[in-house]
Amino acid sequence: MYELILKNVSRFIELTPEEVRFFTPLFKSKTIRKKQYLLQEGSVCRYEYFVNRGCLRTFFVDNKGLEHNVQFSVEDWWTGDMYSFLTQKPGRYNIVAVEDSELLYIDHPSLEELYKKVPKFEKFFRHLLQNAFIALQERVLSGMSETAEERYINFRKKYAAMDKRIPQNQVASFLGITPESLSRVRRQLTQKK
Amino acid sequence: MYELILKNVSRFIELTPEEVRFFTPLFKSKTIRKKQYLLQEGSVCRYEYFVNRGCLRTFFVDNKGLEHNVQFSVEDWWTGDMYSFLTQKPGRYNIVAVEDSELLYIDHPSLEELYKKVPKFEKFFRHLLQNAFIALQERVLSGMSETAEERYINFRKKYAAMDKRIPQNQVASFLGITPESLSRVRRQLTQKK
DNA sequence: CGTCTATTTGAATGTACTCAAAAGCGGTGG
DNA sequence: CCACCGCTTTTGAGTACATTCAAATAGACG
Repeated sequence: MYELILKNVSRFIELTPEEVRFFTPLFKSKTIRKKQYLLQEGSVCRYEYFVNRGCLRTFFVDNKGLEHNVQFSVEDWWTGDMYSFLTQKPGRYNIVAVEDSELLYIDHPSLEELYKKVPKFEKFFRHLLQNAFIALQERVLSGMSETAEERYINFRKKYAAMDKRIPQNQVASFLGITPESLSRVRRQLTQKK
Repeated sequence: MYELILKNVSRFIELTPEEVRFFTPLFKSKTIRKKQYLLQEGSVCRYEYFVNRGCLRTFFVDNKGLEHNVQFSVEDWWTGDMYSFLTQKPGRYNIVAVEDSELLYIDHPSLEELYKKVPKFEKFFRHLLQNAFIALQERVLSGMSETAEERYINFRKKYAAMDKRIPQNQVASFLGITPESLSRVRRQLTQKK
């Protein structure tokens, strides 16, 4: 159950067997089924989640009632509402399972405890925050400087694994275009080759 | 010279006179003239900057060579390339003075020193990071769900002070539209009233 | 005053959107 | 196992919004 998360952590910090023994019990496990909510907008994100299996999407609802995906998370990714989790204030994001999924999660107080006992985890979670920050920056930049077609090509490069698992209309929402437009973009691309 | 920054800090954490005496000497002062660069893309952002006077813009250059503004910073704001500063790796942003400006700045080692002596500054700078994060989130959301006109109206609400100080073509670049489009949007708006 | 840059305006173009309808696909129950 | 239902994807036609290119006007600065 903890192999994947330990491998994930060990990419940035090294843990002694003793530290591992302290680390793992702080995480609980949870499975959720396709279409179930992990987080609802307006509620506080009490946990930071690690995806052990499955796939989820994070989205917000604009003032016209339309959903916009901001992230997909598959195995070996972390998810949650970073802002809401850090501040423990209500957030604007929803997280829903795209497939049946299995998660490990840790609450805020446990994470603080972890920092105290094994300070190098501060480095690790700061790293996660930085990654989230960079991902956001890249979204802003690509949204401002690329056409729908370019964004789709980059999406497939970067999230090749996900492209096949996620319904096209969800990918469209992530790219900031309508499902119809994505369908046309795809046709263009196959005709070009 | 330090009144403004101390007032800024005191909005989130309280400092004793002794802590103030430790804090202020860690910052150096610098003035730069309109159109001068504070930071160039590709270089490491070695400082976190506080704007004492003036106005600056942060932008990146896309692969077609076009500039896109991502932030304006006036008096009482912090600026810099958050990602590059935290990681001490080369960043993608440029920062240029829009007006003659006066800055206070602190380097990375000094900030670490500050954290050690006065740990509550960790809270303060985490707060800055969160603000930067939220600002980015809002940009993504507004870029995905609002028309150019809505974005401009929101810009004026939120940055009322800056609207008059910043050339229109720079505002257009911030909103993600061409200067011509912004000009037309403005005409629409005045005609409506 | 002249030069350089910013802003406005016009006309033509393009990209993505909306609305509507058909085709494809997957899951469920009879 | 197949027929049906619901949801996703595709396709078409018309539209809206913003862009490009070009030119005129207005402002700023030395």
